[in-house]
Amino acid sequence: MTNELDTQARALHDSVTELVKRYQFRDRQEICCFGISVSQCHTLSTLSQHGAQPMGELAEAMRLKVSSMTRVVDQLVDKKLVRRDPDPKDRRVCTIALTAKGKNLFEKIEGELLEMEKQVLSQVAPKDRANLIQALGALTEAVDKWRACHLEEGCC
Amino acid sequence: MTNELDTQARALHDSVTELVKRYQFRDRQEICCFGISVSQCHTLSTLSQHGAQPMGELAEAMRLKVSSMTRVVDQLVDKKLVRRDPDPKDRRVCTIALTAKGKNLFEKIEGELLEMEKQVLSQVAPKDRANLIQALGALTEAVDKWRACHLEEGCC
DNA sequence: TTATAATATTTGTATCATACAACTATTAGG
DNA sequence: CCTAATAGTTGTATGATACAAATATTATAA
Repeated sequence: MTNELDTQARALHDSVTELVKRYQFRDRQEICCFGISVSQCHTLSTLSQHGAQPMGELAEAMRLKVSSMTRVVDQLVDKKLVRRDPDPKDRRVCTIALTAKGKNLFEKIEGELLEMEKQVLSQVAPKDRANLIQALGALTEAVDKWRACHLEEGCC
Repeated sequence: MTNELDTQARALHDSVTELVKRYQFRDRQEICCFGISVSQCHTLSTLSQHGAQPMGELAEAMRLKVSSMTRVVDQLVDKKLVRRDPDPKDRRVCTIALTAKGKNLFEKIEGELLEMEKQVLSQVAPKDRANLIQALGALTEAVDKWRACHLEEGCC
């Protein structure tokens, strides 16, 4: 016997899976046109939102291991889109900051992505739009709450 | 002057970005516990949903190039989770099908993921759940409609 | 105060993800 | 029958991500 929660969980699972697949695909296709990779672009985005940050915090915001984060930052430094600023208080730390070039590029890409979101949103009935956005926020929040409950568990 | 659509597009962009990040992270963490990769698992999922398919169709459903799809199928064949069946009508074609082992494993993983979705959904107020699921479906549909309009354009 | 533990980051190494271009095998069309 | 189209695989390259080990620095404690 499957109850309503089971049915809804299945529907949620299917919907999210399809949605994630589409957005990953879009990002691969569109972001690459600007000469950087998806992960590189997400990093620029995180820095743009949260400001300059030490490696560890940046990794956490990106949900990556620090070692993985280092590699992405290396690529961005090569392209002069971010820089490592030494921390005068603690010489182990390096603060990662957007360069002007990085800021510019990111704004251009984000403009493009926002334009697409506008077009996607145009495909939704106007009366449903606010509701849609609200729902996405609620789901993200729910995921975070769930994660908080399961922090120390791990499945492996 | 930013109008309402601009504002909503921005909100949508931010919400989806965060949501996708969380689900990608979850998949990396959880699916790997079963000894297969995310892409491998998505392939099992697609085969489970749509049944056995030739390489080309499978690639399309997965939104991958055929060459990439071949690689993933190779990995799954090595693990005896899928098999390549020759097509008697056209010897160029190979139909990709789940093995019993693949079906079993996928059901186990899916059960685990569904359990998580249940727990996530429990974090949402019951009255909002149906609405949430409906909204996700609408967004996916909107993305598909948008993609259909832009098929031949390309940005590169 | 100095030996030890903790912290922040980088590097070595490995696997997976994905794509493009070139290639093989087979079928279809003129 | 020869040429063109199609389905799939392989060679090669780049990117994404992780774990474990190494490095450099700071904090702690006997």
